[in-house]
Amino acid sequence: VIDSNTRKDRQHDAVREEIKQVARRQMAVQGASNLSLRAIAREMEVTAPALYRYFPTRDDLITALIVDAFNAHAAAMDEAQAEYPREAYAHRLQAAMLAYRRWALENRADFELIYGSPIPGYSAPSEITTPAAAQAMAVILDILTGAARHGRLKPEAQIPDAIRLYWEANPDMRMNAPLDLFHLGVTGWSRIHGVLMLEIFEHLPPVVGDTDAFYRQEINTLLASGQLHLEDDPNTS
Amino acid sequence: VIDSNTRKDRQHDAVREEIKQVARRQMAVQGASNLSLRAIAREMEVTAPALYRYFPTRDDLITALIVDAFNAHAAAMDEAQAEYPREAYAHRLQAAMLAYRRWALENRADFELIYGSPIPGYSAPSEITTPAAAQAMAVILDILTGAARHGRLKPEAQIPDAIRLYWEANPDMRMNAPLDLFHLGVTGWSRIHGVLMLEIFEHLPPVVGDTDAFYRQEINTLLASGQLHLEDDPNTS
DNA sequence: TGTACATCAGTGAACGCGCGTTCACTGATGTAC
DNA sequence: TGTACATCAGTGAACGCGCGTTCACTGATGTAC
Repeated sequence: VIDSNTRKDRQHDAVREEIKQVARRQMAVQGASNLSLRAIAREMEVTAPALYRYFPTRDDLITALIVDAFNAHAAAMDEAQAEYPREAYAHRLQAAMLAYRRWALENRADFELIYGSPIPGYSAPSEITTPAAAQAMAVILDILTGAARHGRLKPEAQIPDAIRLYWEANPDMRMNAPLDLFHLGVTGWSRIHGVLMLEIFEHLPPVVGDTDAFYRQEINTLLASGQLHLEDDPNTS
Repeated sequence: VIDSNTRKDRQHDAVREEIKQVARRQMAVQGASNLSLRAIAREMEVTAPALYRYFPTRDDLITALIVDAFNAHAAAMDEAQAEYPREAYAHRLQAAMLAYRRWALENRADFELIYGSPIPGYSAPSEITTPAAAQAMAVILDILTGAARHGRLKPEAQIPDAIRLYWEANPDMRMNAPLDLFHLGVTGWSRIHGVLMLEIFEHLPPVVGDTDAFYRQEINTLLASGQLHLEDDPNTS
């Protein structure tokens, strides 16, 4: 009884995954906002109503894709970071930030889905979407707090009062990081994000040519602004 | 003869403007990627084919909207900057960058049109679009070069070789600015752009609360990184 | 001042295509006795 | 081992809607003589 139930369930889940996979491939071609159930069904050689066995609505499929994308993005950052020893804070931070971009370039459609223009007519259920989105920042903040605890990090930015007040009032948003690290983390995030967005939508490449070099330089500046230097890391060989 | 010709032309141009105006209003409601000729015609109480007297194709309308948006964005920056005396370089730079965001927030649809996800199925003719896009950077670079000429600016960033090489090889891209100023300008652009993109697509507000304060702080940091201080400006009262 | 003519904005019907979702249904699979 | 039954993936037709673009046309305006 149990066996066949789980067998059926596994089959069901596998088709769900296949649908998402096809959807991702199609988004890559036609853009995220053109995601179409009928087109997915066509590619799977199945009629459109069949998909309703797996997703009650187009919006539910989109939500699933968004959550997957946030998870995969954060996972890519975490894995890249984990390749260095725990004490190599500068390298870990650099690796996480490089992975932020690498994943985006390798999964453009998914990245646009979560960080580009919202899909018209779709509105994400924020109670599902917000926690998924928070993971990337969590990876960064984890490294920053570790570095600070070991005296490796000296952030020196001024922090506006309004930011401080919001931080004090929203304990769930700060992810156990003290204000200065939190602010440094968000600053870093917005900076690499800016470069990446300009790159992905083709505004930056004609201006600087080598966007990879530009991105890496921005990471270096960021590390330096926290007095966190790659050379200070323990031997990473 | 001439009189009536120009009268007709003026009428024609006025309708063209009205079409674009309605298009902008609709983009604001439904998102830029849902721009529809039929919907515009409906709102203008006219049949859809009538619009073909004014734009040969939907894509031409989009291109016109994009060019208008780039022009208006740069104009907003330029006007804001022009409210300060020529020697108040720090204030001028700050004003231009604040206008970058203000215009975006006040004209979200237009901003998304030029800096958000591309409209599926549409591809911009870059020979028209690129010069229009370059104006914003030109405003920034003009202020930077003025400040540098008066010894007010000391950029100290390291510049990757790849960026230098591209700059040397593409004189049309650098807009008469020396490499260090050019690099500083692009860096500033990408930073404020990052904050703005995260804000506009609702990723930043839940994290920092007051995005305006965050944005201003990032501008301050930027000015400081060029040793350009508001207090050094001549009396601006 | 009055008539013939050109211009061109706008119409209405049509083409051929897309979409999400519903509904009653078939037919295979696997379960329970 | 064999039969009755439940489950549920997938079908096919339909609903009601959207879209960009074309085409032959009407009808008003203003020009030229």
